[in-house]
Parts: sequence; C-alpha cells; structure tokens
Amino acid sequence: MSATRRTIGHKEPMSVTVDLVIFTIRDDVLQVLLVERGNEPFAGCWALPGGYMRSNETLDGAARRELYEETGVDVGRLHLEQLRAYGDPGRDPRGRVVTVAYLALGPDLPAPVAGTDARSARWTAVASALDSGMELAFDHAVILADALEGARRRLEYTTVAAAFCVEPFTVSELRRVYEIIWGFPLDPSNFRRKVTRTEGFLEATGERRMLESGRPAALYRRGGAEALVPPLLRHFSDG
Amino acid sequence: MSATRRTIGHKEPMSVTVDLVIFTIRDDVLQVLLVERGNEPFAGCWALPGGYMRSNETLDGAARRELYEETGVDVGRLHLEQLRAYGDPGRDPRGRVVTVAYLALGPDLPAPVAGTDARSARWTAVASALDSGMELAFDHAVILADALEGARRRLEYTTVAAAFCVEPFTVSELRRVYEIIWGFPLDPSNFRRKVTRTEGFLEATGERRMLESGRPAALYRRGGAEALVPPLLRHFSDG
DNA sequence: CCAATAGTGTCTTTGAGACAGTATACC
DNA sequence: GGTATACTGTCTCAAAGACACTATTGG
Repeated sequence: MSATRRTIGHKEPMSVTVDLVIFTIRDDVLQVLLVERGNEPFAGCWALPGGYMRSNETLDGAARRELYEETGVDVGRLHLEQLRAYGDPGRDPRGRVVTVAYLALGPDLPAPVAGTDARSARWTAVASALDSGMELAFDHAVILADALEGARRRLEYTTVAAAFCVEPFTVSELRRVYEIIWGFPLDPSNFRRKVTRTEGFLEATGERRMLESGRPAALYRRGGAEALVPPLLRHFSDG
Repeated sequence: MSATRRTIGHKEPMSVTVDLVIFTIRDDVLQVLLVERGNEPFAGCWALPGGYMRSNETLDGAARRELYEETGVDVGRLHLEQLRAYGDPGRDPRGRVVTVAYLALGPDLPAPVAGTDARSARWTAVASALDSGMELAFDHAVILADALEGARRRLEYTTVAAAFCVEPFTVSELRRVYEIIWGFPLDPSNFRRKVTRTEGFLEATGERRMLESGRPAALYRRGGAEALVPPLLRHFSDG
C-alpha cells in the first residue's frame, strides 16, 4: 500500500444555505414565518425563509442576516439557535444543497416586512402548515416538524419559553406559552411554583399589571439561567 | 421597489465535509479516534477523521462511510448521530468549508485499521486531547469539546450509554460507562434501581457471568427505549 | 472463616400532581 | 354581593440520595 495522502474523495460542487424556522405566538397560536416562492423549483409553494451563505460570514451570522431581512427585527431581541443540517441528495432538484436549519423564537413579531424583498411572506399556524395539504417546498415539512419537536423539548429542559414573552411579562403569560406549544393545559399553581422557585428563570420587577378584571399580576423579566433543572417534563400519560 | 426574485446572495464556492467524533472506552478511559495529518494545512497535527461529502450520498451516509473506512466496523453495531454544523470562515485556511460533525459511540473498538488508508490513526484519551498542549487541527478542539458535553448530556436523557457496552453486559459495566464519562462515582444501588426499573432500558438475558471473584452478575442486552424519562441527572452540587 | 462483587430493602428528602382556599382587582 | 384573575397552602405520591443489609461466588 502506498503512502497516499488523506483520502478526501473529491471536492464536489456544493452549495450551503441557511434556513430559518421563525416561531412566534400570535392570536394564541404558534405561528411560523413562510415565504412564497416566485421561481422554480417549487414556484408558488410556501417555504421557510433562507438563502445562500456568503463567503465572509459565519453560519450564525448568515442566520442572523436572514432573520433581519425577513422580520426587520434585530436579532438581539430574539433567541436564535442552530437546529441541525439537512443534506439528502435530491432535496433540491437544482443540485447538491446542504442546508443548516436554525430555530428563531420571538415574542409576537410584526407582520413580515415586504420592503427589502418583494416576495410575499406571511405568518402561518404551524398546525396548518404541517397537517393540511399545504405542501411546503423542498424538505421543509420535515425541517418544520423537527423544529416543532425541538421547540417542545426545549421548553422542557431550558428557560427559553420566556423568549416568546414581551418583557415585562406575567407568570400566566409564560404559562400560556407552554400550553400553546405543548397543546394541553397546565396546572396554574404547580406551574407558578416551578418557575418562581427555579433560580434564574424569572427576575421580579416589583411592578404589577392591571387588566380589565381580576387581581393585578406581578411582572417579571427573563432571568440569567438557560438550563431548567430539574426539567419541566410533559407527562405523556395522563392529561 | 421592483419585484425581484428571491434574494439569494450568490452561490459561493463551498465545500462540505463530514467529521467524526468516535468515542469508545478503552482501559477504563474515554478515548477518541484521531488521525495524523500528512499534508498542509496542519501537517503533522492530529485531527478528527473526516472527509469531503460525495455527490450521491446523504449526510448520514457520508458519516457512515467515513466511520467504516476509519474503524472497519459496520455501523450497524455503532450508535451514530449528527451533532451540528460548523462553518466559521477561516476554520479551514484553504477556503470555505462547512463541516457537519457526527458523534459515534461504540464498545471497546479495535485499533484503527491502517489498511485502506496509510495515514496513522490512534485512540487518544479525550482528556489528553483537550487539556494538554496537543493542538488539534482546524476547530476540532471545539468540536471535540462540544461532542464531550453532548455525550455527557445524552447519558442523562437517553439510554445511549449501553452503546458503549459489549452485549451481553452487566449493570456494573453500564455504571462504569457513566462513571468514566461523567468523571465521578455513582451509588451502585440507586443506579441499579434506576436502570432496571426503567422500562425498555435493559432486557434481561437470564444468563449470568462469573468473574474471578464475587457473586455472578446478571447479564442484559439493550432494550428498545431511546429516551430516559425521567432523566438520570448529574448533580453538579455535591459529590 | 475472609475478600470481593452482586443485589435487596428502607429511611429520608425532594419535587411534582391535585386541588382547596385566600387575595385583590372591577363591576 | 359576584366574577375574574392572581396567588398560597397542603396533602399525596413518585423518585432520588444515603446507606444498611443480604446473597453468592472463590480462596
């Protein structure tokens, strides 16, 4: 055997894109930002926002840029996190495209800006995007399903649910986030005990908010903690 | 504003590679497979095994192929899972290379095969690879550190620790996996209760194994469960 | 008998589920 | 007062930590 150099196959021509799954809660429903494709392939189909990576940016940077272009929201206000890469041959009919999917979470985001970009974009209920006959372009239905399960898991093991709330927020608002994303009700009392006694989840502002009716609720900001230990598990057994 | 097509930046020339973090336990130490680079850049440095993706394979397929080339072990016997993508500009001096890192876990793997490939490869204690002045090529030190933390977390929330054991195995052997990877001892009694009472973690074979001394231990195979709920948390506080 | 490893039992503490009851607002 | 929402307290149960104790091998 000859002392060849590292077996590297070949540098196949490949493109790298970044796709965003941007979740927000609007009208008490989990929504995702979708854009309508104007060109082939999948012209007229809805797709996740995304685009080709540029030569001088990081993956996170490309995701941040795309996010800003789509929502006009500075990423400082949003939670942005890499999900995973997808690269099946045939996922894009134009050729080999590997995409890195990102999960972005934000509080009640504005209607998508049509300014920088003339293609139409709109918020869509995640349930509609997945369940109904709404065919998403490429493998975006798989990515969206993975992102939904990822978000649900993150609510269990991290404090990221607070990213869906406009600060300052109440414990009830935070509980609504869990209920909407998990799809079942939580016990208000036990939920309050969990989030208020977990060090670093919430930071009391001392203020209160009065609604039309009912006792005023204490207001909180996000605390410093990222992890939620022990986790707040969904119990799959009962309801 | 003109009705331009989707803003796609440009299809920048980019390469996609797959890098493997192959963990096994040898000599009661967590070890990772490293290869010595024969060419620039980083000639002479140690690096994670990996290579360019080919045009007709999936990401998982590329990882599986690399794994087989490096260890000669069929992937059926190993746990293989995507970790995440790394794509900072400058991570590879030759140009833009996005890599998708995979985590592979296996029981006491054989010495690396030098057959298919003349470069030298060897098992290295993870602690040495990270702590000491052993400089890894590219950003592989970061990838390795992420993989180690990922493996530690997976022991908490999944049943994947059993992937490090040769079937059939004993509860003590499984406990050793946790102790080696987490780096602190576990209570044998409580550990046994946890893993034997968790549905689907272990499957009793009915056999027993006799060592030189001591009572024979019951033997188990991996059960069907993937998730470990409730998790088996490391307690960071005490020891 | 002893040494060594495997395995059981049990007391205590922590934390979650269930849910009754109290507090503070507006009408 | 009544309704609505916020919050507290408490009982119970599940599961983990600590650790004593028994079981089965070989020498």
